[in-house]
Amino acid sequence: MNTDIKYDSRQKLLGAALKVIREKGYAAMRVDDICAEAGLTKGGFFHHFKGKEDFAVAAANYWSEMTGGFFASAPYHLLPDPLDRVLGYIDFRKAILRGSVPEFTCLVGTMVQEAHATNPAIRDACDASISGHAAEVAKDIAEAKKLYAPDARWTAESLALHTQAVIQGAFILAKAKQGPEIAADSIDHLKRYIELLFNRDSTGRTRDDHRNP
Amino acid sequence: MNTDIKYDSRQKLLGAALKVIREKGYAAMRVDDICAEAGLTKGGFFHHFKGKEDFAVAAANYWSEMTGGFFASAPYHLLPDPLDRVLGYIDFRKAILRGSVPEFTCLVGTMVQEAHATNPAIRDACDASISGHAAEVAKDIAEAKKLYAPDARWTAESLALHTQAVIQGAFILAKAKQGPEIAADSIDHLKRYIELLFNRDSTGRTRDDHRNP
DNA sequence: GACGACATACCAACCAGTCGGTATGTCGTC
DNA sequence: GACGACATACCGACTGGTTGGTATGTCGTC
Repeated sequence: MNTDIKYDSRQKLLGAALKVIREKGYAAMRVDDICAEAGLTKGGFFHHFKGKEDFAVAAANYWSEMTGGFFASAPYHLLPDPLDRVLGYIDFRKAILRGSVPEFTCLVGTMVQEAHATNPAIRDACDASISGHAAEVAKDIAEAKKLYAPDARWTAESLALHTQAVIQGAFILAKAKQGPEIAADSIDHLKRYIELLFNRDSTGRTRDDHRNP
Repeated sequence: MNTDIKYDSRQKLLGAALKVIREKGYAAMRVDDICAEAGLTKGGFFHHFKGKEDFAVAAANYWSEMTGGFFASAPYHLLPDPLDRVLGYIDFRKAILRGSVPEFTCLVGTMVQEAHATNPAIRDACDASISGHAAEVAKDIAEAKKLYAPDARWTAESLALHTQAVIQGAFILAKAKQGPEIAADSIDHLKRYIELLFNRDSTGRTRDDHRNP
């Protein structure tokens, strides 16, 4: 694999996207902003990308790769019990609510809000990113469901997507209120929900009381 | 009170905002789009609003008024039990997921995503709208909490804001997937969470099993 | 020279906002 | 009621700065 990159301009441009799009969204993002952030000029930008939209699609894919790697190396994966892994994922989500609001919020969740009706390529790239991540979370949920709530009426996929809805919504509230506290509260509610769903109390013990949420 | 409006241009412009902003967001919304939708020209627009930003702030306030009235007249308010009213609100939320995606999603949730870092006036207007609505929901939650979960560790305000996070996040997923089904699923999860929180099973009976989620 | 990776200069379309103008409404005076 | 002065509502042409994109130039490598 050719990873010996002599020129890293493309990476710089995509890295710039992570910052600029989360600050301003897609429409307000200017190619000049990206170039300034990357320390390049438009010539370099248009050498690598056909246009602004093409760049945004590539940025969504880049975001997906970066965050995919980040989550794949998170320590909760080492837990043997699948439910512990799910709850570990939620705790991890809460733990990474750090820095300024643009730093902890989601590039694809931001972009899909504005581009959903007017730019199908961007929307689809964002959907792929969100759905791909949810599918990863769904794996542990499915295992936990099999062990602890085999007869529950909800599906692992549905719950996984719900976690993403909560997290994306929490980011909106964090943006409105300019800080992570409100988002952390919502993630606490999500964790409590999952504990209740699996009949696990705060001591970590999973109780059996015959309820089927 | 002088409600005999001879000219309704301002209303038309604000009504146009409800459509255009939900389709394209703030930055991509052009003054010309609004004028076209309202059947007026820029002269008329700039007569009523100082500029694009001023208009967006007014649109957020208008959205807040309109939806405030809409929710105030919803039938779940007639239920005597506060917990029934909370669950009725959730059911109502699910029931109004109709029409095209821009038609059932939120103007202020959309706008705050892009404007949060770059436009404080718009952000604050959006925050006021979201928070004001959550405060209305929190009233019934507080009553229900007092009756059914007085010792719970979460606050009514926190749960109310969580409902908004879920709903906003559900809209993001609906935009990504271009339909209401995914949002309805997430709202089902929210309802289940609230039922679990208040120890209410699906038959409508609130059980007492000494748990304090 | 060919090519890739950029930089710089330039372009044309775009778009928020301006401004002179017309149309309509209001009010006081006769 | 007629009239003039003034205010309000709106129109449409226009402006000028901006922005995505194109054309051309430069440089290093082979």
